[in-house]
Amino acid sequence: MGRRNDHTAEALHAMAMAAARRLLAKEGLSGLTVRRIAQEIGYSPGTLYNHFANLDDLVLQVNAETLDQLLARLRGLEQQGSEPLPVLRAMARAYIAEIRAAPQLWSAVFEHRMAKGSELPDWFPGRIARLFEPVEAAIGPLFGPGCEADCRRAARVLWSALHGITSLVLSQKLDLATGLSAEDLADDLVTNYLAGLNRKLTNG
Amino acid sequence: MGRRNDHTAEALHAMAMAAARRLLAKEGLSGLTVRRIAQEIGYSPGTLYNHFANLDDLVLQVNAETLDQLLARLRGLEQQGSEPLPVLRAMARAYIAEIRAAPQLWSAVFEHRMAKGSELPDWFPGRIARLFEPVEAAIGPLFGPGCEADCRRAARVLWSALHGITSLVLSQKLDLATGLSAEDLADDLVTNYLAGLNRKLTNG
DNA sequence: ACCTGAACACCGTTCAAGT
DNA sequence: ACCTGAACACCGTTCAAGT
Repeated sequence: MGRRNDHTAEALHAMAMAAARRLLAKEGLSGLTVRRIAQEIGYSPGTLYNHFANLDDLVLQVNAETLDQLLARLRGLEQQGSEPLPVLRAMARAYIAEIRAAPQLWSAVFEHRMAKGSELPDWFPGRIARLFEPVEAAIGPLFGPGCEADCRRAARVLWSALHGITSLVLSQKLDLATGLSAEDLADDLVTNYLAGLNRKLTNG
Repeated sequence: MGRRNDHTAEALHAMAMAAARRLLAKEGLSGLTVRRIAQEIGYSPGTLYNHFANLDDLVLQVNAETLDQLLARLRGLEQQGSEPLPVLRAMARAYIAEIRAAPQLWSAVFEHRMAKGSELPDWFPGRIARLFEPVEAAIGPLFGPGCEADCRRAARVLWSALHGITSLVLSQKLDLATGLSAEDLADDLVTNYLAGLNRKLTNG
């Protein structure tokens, strides 16, 4: 048939991303296929390969947007106060709130793996790493000068730990005995981990 | 064609599980297919449906074995001492060691999701929940009588948090800046979380 | 330069037909 | 009672052919 020129490359890219996000939200990662995205935007499957490297590429771009939305929210909280504990608690709450607002999109972030032969592209780990920046900034006041390495580690421990809680709650693999919510567990984690850091810093 | 009777039902079940574990270890979850398992054990694909509900069922049974192996190791550590901190540190190390020994099997535990329409079967969450028991036993001494709910929560927070660290390290989504290992992060988590619990219990 | 649609090499699952 | 192999309804990806 040949080119149609109904849409610019940018418009087609955006349409595909929007359709993918819509399918993902409704059907989950296993319901997101090249053929269905193509159908939704009124193009043939092959066309998507003119605009994305492959399905993994498309999913990663959608996931990056999901991560970026949380990042924006965390950056907003970063400036709010200088007390680490309430700021970090708020960041944990924001993370959980984002997940509750779009559980299927976040499941996709957690569940997606590259197809058999391929590696995660270079640009993606950086998008995740950005999330540590606000956390590091918020936890910073607990550490004195010259303790940057400790601060970096603490931010990574705390955020990874929080990720563990949210991902188990999300996948319902955590038996939430009598009235425990993700928020309760996250509060407990942040509170006690920070208390532990404080104690160590005070004693040492 | 008809029945062959080359193997008993039990033998065939075991052969399929072994083949699945072997394929999983070598190729990962995306390389594990009904057709390949069938080929490996010298039966037709349809035969596997006489012995397993479907591929999800088979994967879950393999995953349960992976979980059970860690459980056995944790139970061994449980009896070793009564000081919570060293026991819990050892448990965290054991978890990481199991993952390092069989990263593809553990990836399968973390990555597997049920096919579109189906729910996780009843028996599976219980297999995960068992892992909390040794953790709860180890952390117990920190809590006084009447604080069982706090102890339960702490065990779940700590283990979920540890899971977050190991799963991010495993999927290489954690940028391990200059020489941070999963062991380092886990030690930091356990140490500071327990210190925080202690402080709260001491102060309150 | 871009799009189509058929083709290729796969999937999980089902089931009539055989023994 | 159990196994086979073809069939069904899908996949992601490629690419010659068209405009």
